[in-house]
Amino acid sequence: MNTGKIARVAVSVATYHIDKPYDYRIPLELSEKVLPGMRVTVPFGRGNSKEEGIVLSVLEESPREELKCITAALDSEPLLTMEQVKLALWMHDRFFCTVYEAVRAMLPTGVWFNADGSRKIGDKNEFTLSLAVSGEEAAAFAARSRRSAVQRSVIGLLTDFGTLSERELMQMTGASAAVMRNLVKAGILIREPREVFRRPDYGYVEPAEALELTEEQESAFQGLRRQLLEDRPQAALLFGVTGSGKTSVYIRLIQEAVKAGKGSIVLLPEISLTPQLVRTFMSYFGDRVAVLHSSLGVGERYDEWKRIRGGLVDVVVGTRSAIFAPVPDLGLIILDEEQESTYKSENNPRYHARDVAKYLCTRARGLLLLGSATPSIDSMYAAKNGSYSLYTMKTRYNARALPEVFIADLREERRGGNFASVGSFLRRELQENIRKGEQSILFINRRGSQGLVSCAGCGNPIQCPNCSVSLTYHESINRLQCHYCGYSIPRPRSCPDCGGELIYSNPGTEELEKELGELFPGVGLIRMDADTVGAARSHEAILDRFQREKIPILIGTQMVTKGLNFPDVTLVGVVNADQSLFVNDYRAHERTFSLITQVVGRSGRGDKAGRAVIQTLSPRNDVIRLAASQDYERFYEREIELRRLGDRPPLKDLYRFTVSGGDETQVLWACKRLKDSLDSLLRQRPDALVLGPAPAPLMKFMNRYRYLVTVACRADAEARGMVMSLLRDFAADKKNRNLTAYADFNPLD
DNA sequence: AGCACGCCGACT
DNA sequence: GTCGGCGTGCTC
Repeated sequence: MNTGKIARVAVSVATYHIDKPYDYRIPLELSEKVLPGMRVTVPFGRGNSKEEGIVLSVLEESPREELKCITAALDSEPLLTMEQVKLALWMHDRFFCTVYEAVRAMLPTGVWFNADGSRKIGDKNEFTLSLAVSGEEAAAFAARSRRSAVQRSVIGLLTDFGTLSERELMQMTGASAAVMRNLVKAGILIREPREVFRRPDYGYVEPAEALELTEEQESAFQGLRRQLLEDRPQAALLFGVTGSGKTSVYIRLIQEAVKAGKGSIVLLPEISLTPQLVRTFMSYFGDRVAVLHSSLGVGERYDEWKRIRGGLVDVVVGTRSAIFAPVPDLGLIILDEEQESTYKSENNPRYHARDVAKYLCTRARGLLLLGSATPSIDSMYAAKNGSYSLYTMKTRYNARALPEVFIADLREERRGGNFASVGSFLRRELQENIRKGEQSILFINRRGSQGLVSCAGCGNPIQCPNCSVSLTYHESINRLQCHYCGYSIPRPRSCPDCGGELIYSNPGTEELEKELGELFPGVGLIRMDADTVGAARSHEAILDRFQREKIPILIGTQMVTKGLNFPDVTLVGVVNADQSLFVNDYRAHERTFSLITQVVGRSGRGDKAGRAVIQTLSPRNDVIRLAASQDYERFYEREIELRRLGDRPPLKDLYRFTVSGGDETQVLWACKRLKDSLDSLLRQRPDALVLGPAPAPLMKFMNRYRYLVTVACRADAEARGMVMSLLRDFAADKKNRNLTAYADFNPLD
């Protein structure tokens, strides 16, 4: 037998169906240096191309005779602990991703940079472009004769957006890499690896006084504290209405974890929207807080990661991927607003942070706490059947009453030919607030087809040539843009097909702003959406202005629903409550209920009583009515019954296959074969139900057709094994050439 | 997915 | 004879 140790390696280039541990011999000179959790380079495939991999374990011998040798160790010490390696393997089983995809999600991108922070080893192609000169100079350059149209549109877009990734820019303008190269050479553009963000500066934060809890908070805290100190705590759900002070309970609990020598992770749905919340944590834990989110620079992220690993922090506050923070002695994980869909990743690995948190807490014997004002149906179900413990807080802070909610029926006005976004009821209420000098917030639901441009002649909406969606009109850049692939065209004067007149329906925030400007001339308006908060932290500047200058009306999308706390806001309007209700998706009701509850909760947070107006075309709809009366219990009872009837989570779990390819009939045939295999494999399982093929929510995307086949059944090892082997078979089947398939566990849409 | 190996058609 | 077409199968 050969001497020398063997490393079991997960290779980065292995695609899902060939992803398995590969054994390599550790050469003598590396024998001390190669340890589990380290990245190495190995020869792979016929061509022995040098590829990156991660060492899963080190063995004395391998069942295989002929082994290749590890070429180099990329790290001087392991990047992943044994626990994290186990987690990566678990994710491979659970979420149908490759082991290396899981590893990539767990490590900060900084580990793929050299010490000077410049050159990347791993991924390619992430470059950003921005203007190297002022907007005027760039415009002057573009205006010079003999400048091509693509160059002009590249410069125009960068003037509007500041910074864009090269890939995006090429898609939007059709410019080639050569065009970019020339502009960089001419000194007009700067091309940089990855995106550069300024370090988020939370400023000096005053240390906070000791917390005083209300009676209700105290009783929830005491119960949770008891659980925290148990050996194997059950997960807990904290159901607290908006304004009941869940954060105070979190902070007391983290303090208890610190006392017990344990670290904590707090996940928030969208950290850049809640800097106040981050500051609150800092005021209690000072520099023992680490913050992890997407707008952190690579270097900062890496530094925070190292601080966490080194045991220099007690609590990590972050978004979804912060669940992978390498906290040494984990005792507590909190998911705030646990119903939010941002906790589910839409790319590989398609994990839900809640599932990962549950796994981690079970392994580390820590406490998992889910907090929400409108718990997901899944979590409330678990609480009701006893798998989670439940704590309820019903009183708003300072015992403020919930705002009075009115449902405004828009049907009459629509029948009368009035298509204004703001109906007469809401208009009167706004008028009233302006008169009294109080502030109002208008929420516009973006889900659905806002900004739709269609032709009055042929009646067709203008569509993206690559995706099955209509283009949306963006006034600020005067272009029609595809919401999905970024394709855009200058605003056409008339219908490209028949030359007919174009009509702009389903207004977005821009149109609403215009309408209000005409309705209330001279009244201050401020708009907050993805377009106006482009730069990091500018949303904070907008909200600051709203409060300081007491601007009468704030118009916004989803962003205005999160955690805002303005005492002078006494009116909230939901402009189009129905928009998200009729999306064909079993979670649409849940999302709409949660959204309306959150928006309504923004009103009347000061001394003055608040009110809310929900505009709808379906005033008798249960979801709208229950949301208006803020009756979560009845909403839950109604919804769980629907889930039961429809075989949906939480009563059944879903495994969903997405098959995509350029040839629609080929995709459909592949789905048919997949469905047939599932049917025959599942004959022995009465709990299973195979659905589809159905078009994906976005049926055509980047010229690829996408169809879904879904299995509803109980989640168990047998079901997972079946999904895994079907994915392997799919990739191996020659009939599926040019097609791809992946599986998603409990998708949210 | 990527890459080498192999077994047929047009070519110097 | 052989250069290269892509169809086929493997990756420690």
